[in-house]
This record gives sequence, structure tokens and C-alpha cells, in this order.
Amino acid sequence: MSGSLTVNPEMAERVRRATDELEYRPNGAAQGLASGMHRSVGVVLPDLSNPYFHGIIKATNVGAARDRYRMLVTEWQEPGEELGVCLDVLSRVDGLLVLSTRMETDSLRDLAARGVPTVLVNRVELGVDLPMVAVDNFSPMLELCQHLASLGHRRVVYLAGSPSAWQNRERWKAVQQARILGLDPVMVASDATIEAGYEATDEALGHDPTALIAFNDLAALGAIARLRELGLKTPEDISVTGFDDVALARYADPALTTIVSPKTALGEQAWMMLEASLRGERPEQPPLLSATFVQRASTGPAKGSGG
Amino acid sequence: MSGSLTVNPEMAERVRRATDELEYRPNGAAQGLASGMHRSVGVVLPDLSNPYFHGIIKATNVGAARDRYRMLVTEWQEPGEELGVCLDVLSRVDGLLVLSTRMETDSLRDLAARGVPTVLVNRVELGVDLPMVAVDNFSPMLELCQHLASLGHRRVVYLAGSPSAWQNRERWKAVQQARILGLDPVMVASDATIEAGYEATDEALGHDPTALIAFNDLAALGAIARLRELGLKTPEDISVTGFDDVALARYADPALTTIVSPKTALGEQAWMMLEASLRGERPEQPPLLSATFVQRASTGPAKGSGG
DNA sequence: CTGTTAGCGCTTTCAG
DNA sequence: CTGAAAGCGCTAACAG
Repeated sequence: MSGSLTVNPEMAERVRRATDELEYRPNGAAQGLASGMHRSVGVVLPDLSNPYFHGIIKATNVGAARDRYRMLVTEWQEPGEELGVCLDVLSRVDGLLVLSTRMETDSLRDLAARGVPTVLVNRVELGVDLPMVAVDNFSPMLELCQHLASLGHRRVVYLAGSPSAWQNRERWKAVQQARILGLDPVMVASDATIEAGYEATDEALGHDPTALIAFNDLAALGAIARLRELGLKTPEDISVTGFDDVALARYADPALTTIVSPKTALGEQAWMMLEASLRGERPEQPPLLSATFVQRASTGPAKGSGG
Repeated sequence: MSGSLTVNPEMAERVRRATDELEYRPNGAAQGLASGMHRSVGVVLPDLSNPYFHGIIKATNVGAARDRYRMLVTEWQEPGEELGVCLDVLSRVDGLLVLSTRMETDSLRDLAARGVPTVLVNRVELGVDLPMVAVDNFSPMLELCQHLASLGHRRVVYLAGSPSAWQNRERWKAVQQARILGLDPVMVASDATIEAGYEATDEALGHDPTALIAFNDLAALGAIARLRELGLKTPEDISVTGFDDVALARYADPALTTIVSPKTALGEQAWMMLEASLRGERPEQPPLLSATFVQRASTGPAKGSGG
């Protein structure tokens, strides 16, 4: 027996030695089946290669390890596959962390209805009865816009992320709100990758902006690369901003003006909530985590505004 | 019943309808236990946040999905924990992909002895009876050194990766070999991250080099950032090279001279071998995959050599 | 405090 | 071709 205190110590020792000698390892699948506890949780996400996720799940993993849970991450590939992946993974784990910001709402409802411990990360979905933890995208983006406005920017283009992503909607809402600060924003389709930022830049320039507000750091980096190719200097000719503050942001040239997303706090918070659900408690819904604006070198006075 | 052809089609249809209505989902753990097949494989790696892994496991994942296998990835945290993680994961999967370039050889032997389908990625370990797939680090690194030598470089410093990593040993061997080309290399401890490259740069400069050969792209990017801070221009004042060709390398300023590692081919190859092991075949050992040197903008003539 | 027994949810095998 | 029965490797809930 492993763990119980209601047992003869001598016997326990004898057993321990035997298992050691035979290199016995309990079979996880069988343990899980018999006890209904797998002592592991699953993480489901759309893209393993997005560095933004790394900080989050790393923090989650240390939390899980502390509580002796294993963390298994899976990436889904085809749109529509999400729910299937979740359900499938669910029979091997006790709970789920869903980082999939563009999973269908109905699928989320389905998960909620199943009553399996699940927490939603970085997605706020009213009408879905699931604990969620997310960072505030709106306020810091507005702050960023304010910064741009104070530098004299007016015509700006927003390089959008995935239209179905909650975060994208939040950020774009903030940018639009910034009309009140004098900004005149246009949205150009792009995505959360370097390549997408690079490729969307030409269309963005068609709107003759003085600043590019990229969905995230990666897109911003791609845009800066394209601008450089076109002979435009950042920030002298055009300012560029990011979002997330990935590791590279501060080391890029120019260092990115961006928003520092509390990835570690997010991952820890996510674990705490999941762990509570695992214990059968209903975790209380925390407020949005706040992210902070940081000015670095990729933004400057708007060109032609007498800055 | 699901699959068999020896069954009344009408009956099958009736069953299908019933399962659909009840939203029946077979329990993976139970299936695995009963049949000994989990239809899933595990990936074990030391650091989820290293972008180099992403391309590899992405390719592996599409292979796995094609063959209707699920891929579960786990990161281990504490050194020494590797084997335990592998063994634990093993009771939920049918095979393992080990990307852990610094796992102890004994642990590898243990895995091999268990006879579980396992393939080693990017690590060549003679004396361990496990199929492995890796890319050739030596030849392209030598080619890179040749490039540097032809530019007039002589005093170079190698910003090392983890000493226990196979890849680090291979790359350093090549750099040392390049003495024959006239290079005079010194090794400075660093690591495979931006931060480590940044931090090792000051010590590297103590050796008065004309070029920095970084263990990988990330370290190179970090070094370039530090050099810029110190007022040194790349490549005018000092050349810097990377390794891997991560997405960012070509978009950085200056674009990185580096080595393009065939990440997709590696991931695909790894899957093919694992799949063969899963079928009970012994996959034949493929040769090292080759990586190609690519010159971009971060290298130039050695300063002071009359280039 | 021990030893035994009945399942967890499925697959497989073996008689009908 | 179908139905019933026997486990996969473990844990839990019992009687001894």
C-alpha cells in the first residue's frame, strides 16, 4: 500500500524494498480507471509555437508539479476539432485548461455542461458557466493609444489578430474607443505571427498611417522588418507598437513599445483555479489581471505633425 | 461495435444512431487498459519555450494526426526527473519521443531496456539501443567557420550552449576543428536563450574577438542586443552568427547569418520512425539530416584585417 | 490492522 | 454472426 498511515511500518518497509527491487511502477491508466483520479491535467491550445503561451503554461506547470499533478499539453490542428480533442484528452486527465481563444462557444458550453473541472484562460465568455481567468486587454490598449495620441498620431492602423479571438476584439474595441483621443484608426487583417505582420504592412501603408498598432509583438516585429525593407525607419518615419512583451521585445531593434502581459501571474492563477475545481470547490471568479503599458524605442512623434 | 466488417450493417447503423443520441464517448483510459493501445504518443522535452522545438513537434503532430494518434507533450522541470516523467507518461501512451538533449545516458538505457517504442531526437548516443534521428551539427558549423575565416576572422568566441547537450558538443567540436582554417576560438559559457547570449557578451568581448559564434539564434540575438547597447555595430564592428534559423532570424536587424536546421523534416522523420516502432518494426537508422549554412547580414569582414 | 472481493469501462475471446 | 464471460492493472470497500 502506498500512503496510508494505518499500516504496520515494518510491513510497509518490506513492501517498499520489494517494489524497489522489482522496479515496480503503478500503471497510470489503470490507477486512473480504478480510482477516478489521474493526477494529471490537460492543456489544450491552438498553436504550440506562439511564445505567448509558454510563459503561461510554464507557470501552470510549476503549480501543477507542486501539487503533484502532471501537465499534458495538446495542440489541436483542424478547426472544429477542439471539442473532440478536449473530450478525448479528458478521459486521461482530471481537468482541463483551455487556452484556445477561438474555440466555439457551443463547445465551451458542452464542456461546462459535462461538469468536468475546466478553466478558460484569456477568454471571457459571458453565458458560459466556466471559471475563467484573463488579462485586461482593453485598458492598457487604451493607454497605449493615449501615448500615441500624445505624440501627435492621428491616422493609425490596427494590424488585427484572428477575428474570432476574444483578445483581438478587446484590443480593437480599445483602439476604436481611442477616437475620443483624436485617433483615426483603420483595421487591416493580419494575424498573431511575424509573417502575418510582415505581410500586412504593405496594405497598412496604403492608409498612410503614422503609426501601426499591431495585435501582438510578433506581428509588430514582422511589420518593423517590412518597413525597414521599404526604407522606412521606426520610429522616425512610422511608430509601431506590440502587445504581450515576449522575451524578444526588449532586445529587438528598436526595442518594442508594448504592453507587458502578466504571463506568470496568469498561469499561476489558472492553476489555482483549476486545482480548486479539482477539489470540487467552485473557484471564485477573480477580476481581470492588469497589464501595464511600457514605452520603449519603437514609438516617437508622429511624422509631419510638427513633433 | 466500431470498425469490424463482420457485422450486420443495419445493426451497425442502429448502434451508431444510438451512440450519437446519447453522445457516447468511449473512455480512453479504459480502452487503453483493455486493449493495450492508447492511440497516443508522448513527447518529453526540457523546455516548452524553446522555439526550436516547435517546428519539430508541429511536424510530428501532423504525422501523428494523419495516423490517428494523439500527441501529448510534457515538460520536465527538475533535473533527474526525466526518467520518472517518461515512465509515468508511458502508462498513458504507446510510445515516446524524447527531445531531451540532456537526459542522462543511464535513463536512456533504462528506456531502451524496457522495450517501449521510443525515438531519440537530436541526440546521438552510441551504446544506447534506441532509434534516433538528428541533424548534422558538425558539418554546417564547420562551413560557417569557413565563411568567417574567408572574411578574415581569426579571434572568435563561441558562446556555448548547455555543456551536457549533444548539440553543444558537436558545434564546439566543429569550431575547434576550424583552427585548421586559421580560426583561434575561445569558449565562453552561455546558454540557449536570449538572456544568456546577452549576458555572456561582456565576457566574450574580454577576448577581443572579431566574431561571436553563438550556440543558437536566440543567444545570437541577445548578443547583438548587448553589442548595440555598448555602441558596437553588427557586423561592422563585430560579426555574429546563430544556429537553427528560428522564424525570427530572417526578420531581425541585422538578419542573422545562421544555419537552417530542417525542423520539419526532423519532426516527420521522427514520427515515421516512432510509427514503425509502434507497429513492432524496428525502424532502420537513418543518416544524420543535413542543415544548410545561410549567409545573411550579421557577418562581414573582420575589423582590422584590412577587409 | 490485514486479506479478500468486487468492480472502473472497455476489448477480446469464446461458446451459442 | 451474435451474446455472454473473462479479464486489462489497479483501488476501494468490505469482512476476517
